Amino acid sequence: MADFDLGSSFIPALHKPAALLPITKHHDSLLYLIEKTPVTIVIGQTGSGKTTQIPQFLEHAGWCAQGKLIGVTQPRRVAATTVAIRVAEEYGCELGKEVGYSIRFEDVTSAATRIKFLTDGLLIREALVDPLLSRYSVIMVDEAHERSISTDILLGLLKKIRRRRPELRIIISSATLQAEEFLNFFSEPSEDRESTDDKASQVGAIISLKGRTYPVDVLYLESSAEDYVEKVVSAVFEIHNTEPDGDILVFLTGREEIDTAVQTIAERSINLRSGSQSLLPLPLYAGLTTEQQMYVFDSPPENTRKVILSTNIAEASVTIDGIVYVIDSGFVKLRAFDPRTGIESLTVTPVSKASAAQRAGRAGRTKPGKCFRLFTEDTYRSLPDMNPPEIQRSNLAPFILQLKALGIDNVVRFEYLTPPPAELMIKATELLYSLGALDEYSKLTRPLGVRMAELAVEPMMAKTLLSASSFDCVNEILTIAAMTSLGGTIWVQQDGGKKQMESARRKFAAEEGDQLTLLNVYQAFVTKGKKESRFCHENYLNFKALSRAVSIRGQLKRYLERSGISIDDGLKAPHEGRADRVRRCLTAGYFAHAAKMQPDGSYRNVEGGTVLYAHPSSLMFNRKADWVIFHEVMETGNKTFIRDITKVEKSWLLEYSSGFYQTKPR
DNA sequence: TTGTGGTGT
Repeated sequence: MADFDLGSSFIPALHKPAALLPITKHHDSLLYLIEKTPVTIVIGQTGSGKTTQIPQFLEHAGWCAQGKLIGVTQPRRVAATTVAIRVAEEYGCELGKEVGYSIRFEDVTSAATRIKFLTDGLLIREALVDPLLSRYSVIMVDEAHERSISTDILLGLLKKIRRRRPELRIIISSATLQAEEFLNFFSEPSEDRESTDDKASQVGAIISLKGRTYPVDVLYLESSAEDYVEKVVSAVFEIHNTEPDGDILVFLTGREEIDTAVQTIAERSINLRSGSQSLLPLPLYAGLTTEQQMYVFDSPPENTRKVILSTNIAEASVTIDGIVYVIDSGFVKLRAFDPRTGIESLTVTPVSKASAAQRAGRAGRTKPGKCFRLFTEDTYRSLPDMNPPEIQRSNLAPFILQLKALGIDNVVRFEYLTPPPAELMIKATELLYSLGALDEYSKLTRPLGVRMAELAVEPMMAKTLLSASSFDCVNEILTIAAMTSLGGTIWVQQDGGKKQMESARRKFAAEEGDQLTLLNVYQAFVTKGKKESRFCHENYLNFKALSRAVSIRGQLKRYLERSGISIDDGLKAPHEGRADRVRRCLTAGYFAHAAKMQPDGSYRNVEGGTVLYAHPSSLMFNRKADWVIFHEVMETGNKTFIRDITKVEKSWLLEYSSGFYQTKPR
């Protein structure tokens, strides 16, 4: 051992020195490529250090001269914050100084910031104010291979911006499979570009960085399994009885499957030989509260093997250490959107090869691992390379509105990495037209369309909000908008207390429907509940979700005030007739989501072709109504459910839909 | 009789 001079001050290293990361030996070639070529595609495996090191390399190399920023986008908020924290530590600054992050509701940056981590959705928003993103000298789009809608839209914008700002440097982090596709996208000369002589080789380059992971053995079934949940359970016990120490991560498709599997494993593990290691099955899905999710990170009691049964959340969003075995059911639930009916669906689908590889990789993070695929090798070969990107299977109305607000009038000719099907574009445009956000030339209207684009809620809710002052219910609609935008996360079930949750929910019920019930919940939370978590616990409410509603409401309110809409704070508007005004106002935004109850208790949409059912989580489940409007429609299994339902009058539908219904052919 | 995962000046 070397003799250190203990007289000088040594600071213990908080992190593994960057010199040990595989990326260090690429330092020079990376900087050279980025200097020479406008677009660099980085294939960086897990543990390569690309996200933390590349921005620091660039900063040291002088890319932040003249106050310019290095922007690094992430598809998820947590990633933006956690990476920023790490890089600030490595850089040796306080978070928010030279290294910071910005996500909705949290801007931890300052005039000193040089490296900024942010969500890709937020960077698109920044383009509304600064269309050429001129504050940035470099933009790195991380996890681009995940192909979220925001990432895809951002890539299209960057291609456009690059034409006006040749000095801008773009770095795309990708998986191997898609690197060429990204490069080709940026290399193609744009149609309206005059010079055709720029060669692909000058536009971009691909560089591959080795990761630091361990090998994973992949094993297949000899013949296909009938019931993969049952097969999961038997595979867990097989591993437990025959394989050495190490935790197990299982991929299933949803809450119901996971709860069943957890219960079955718990029951059967009672029969394990006494004295042998025991099994601890733990669920993991987004519907759990944060506290419930934290159990998967705790180290198990002595002599216990953890089995984590998870949805896709563990594929990319949540990383758990100590996993040595992965069991892959081979399925995932995917969202799709039918442009003909406007109905979203959630369907169990075979995974792609890319997903299967990502899942397997979760076994090799700390030591060599094994991945058990519950399908045959032949089935594997028949899987698609990747699932269709989100932009091809989503309701595009919010994104078309955003593009229009960014000054992209011709959204059909916008350069998409993968163009969405024409029917999706038409459906979205029709909806925006019927809401008055677009005129007959498909131009954004002023001020309505412009204001709708700036509100961070879906178009139908944006229209409702902007109509609220004429119905004298801005306060109420602000709350309803914030609450519905949370999705179905408001209620939580504690320790099997399903009945108690139901009765807690009834306490807030409004007979007019779910939106007014949500209003009651929020008002109770901020007044009686004093915005405290105790109140939530007593009432089976999700504290995190309600706190978020408070933030969203505040943001929406600030926006309305900025655009000159007066908000009375509930003092001026009479309580009398309040529910009526709210229902009328909701009709003005949601007339396209109207349905009529049939004698058998199901609903039909206006055209009459689609059978809809009130979702069991709705107050209107098993209740009588005539006409209703709803926030959301989704098909799961073989039933189509509507959620967040409010009773309305037929005459209102005609009155507030500005011709939407009269002009429809009967 | 029930929601995969994300995101928004």
